[in-house]
Amino acid sequence: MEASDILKCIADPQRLRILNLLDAGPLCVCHIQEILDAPQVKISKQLAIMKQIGLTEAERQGTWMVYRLSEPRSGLLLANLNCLRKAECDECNELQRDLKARETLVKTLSQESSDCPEPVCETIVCC
Amino acid sequence: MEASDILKCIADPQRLRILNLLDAGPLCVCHIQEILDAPQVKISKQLAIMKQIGLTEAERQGTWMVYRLSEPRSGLLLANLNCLRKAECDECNELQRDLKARETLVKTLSQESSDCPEPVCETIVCC
DNA sequence: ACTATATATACACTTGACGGTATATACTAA
DNA sequence: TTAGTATATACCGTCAAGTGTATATATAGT
Repeated sequence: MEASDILKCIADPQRLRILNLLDAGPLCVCHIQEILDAPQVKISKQLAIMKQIGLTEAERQGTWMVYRLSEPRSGLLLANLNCLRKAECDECNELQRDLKARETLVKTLSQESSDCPEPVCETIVCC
Repeated sequence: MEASDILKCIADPQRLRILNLLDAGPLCVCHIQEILDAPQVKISKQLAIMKQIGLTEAERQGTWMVYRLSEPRSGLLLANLNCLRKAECDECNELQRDLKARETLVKTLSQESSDCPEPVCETIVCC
């Protein structure tokens, strides 16, 4: 994991949003897609990029692919997330909104538990 | 200063090296050029990019242009520098080497003080 | 005014990232 | 086997970013 590769990932607003979400817990592609309101192919490509440099990893659950941050988590990534979550700027507010959207989505999923792969739900004690 | 603009600056290894140097004190273009062993035009362009988004600012001293980090310094930048200076990777070691090279260069300049614009030398109490 | 030094900019070129469409793959259920 | 859902990949066009060469600008010294 080269530092500049990680930084390039973080420097893309959409990838940053995804990493911010995954830091809160694993998610499958379709849910990221829903929160970011972006086409599936875009999310899938971004995840592939991040998986390739080792920032994330994926595990299949039936038809779902559940993505999570690889352990140990990159210090650079955490440092940036911490900094951005505290800060006051458009992008930072968006990160906060995304986290809230994730909460809401996951709560909804917990009611129709068939739509929620275990690793995702475990993180919020629902299914 | 958009967060992603700053991150894009940091994500480029050469710009990161420049920012790392400037964090230790102001420098003029030719000295950055010497430490990074890169052509003048490249350094000049990189500095222009960083100046444009407000990360750095420049002040003319005779024929020299002395660059420094704008105040207040970007929290994102500082967070990344702190993280990278502690870490153990090729790029991180290079940042350390650059800082040492800066020390050496500035000490040399202090002996032939004509080659050293004041704002640079002030930071190391030489001229 | 002329020369030298330091720096910036204009231009052309190349490369790489990104977006979209279509299609392939993996899995599930009937 | 067929159909449906979730995800990945291939292909292609476009556009931004980086590189190098040449040139322009700003200043200082003579």
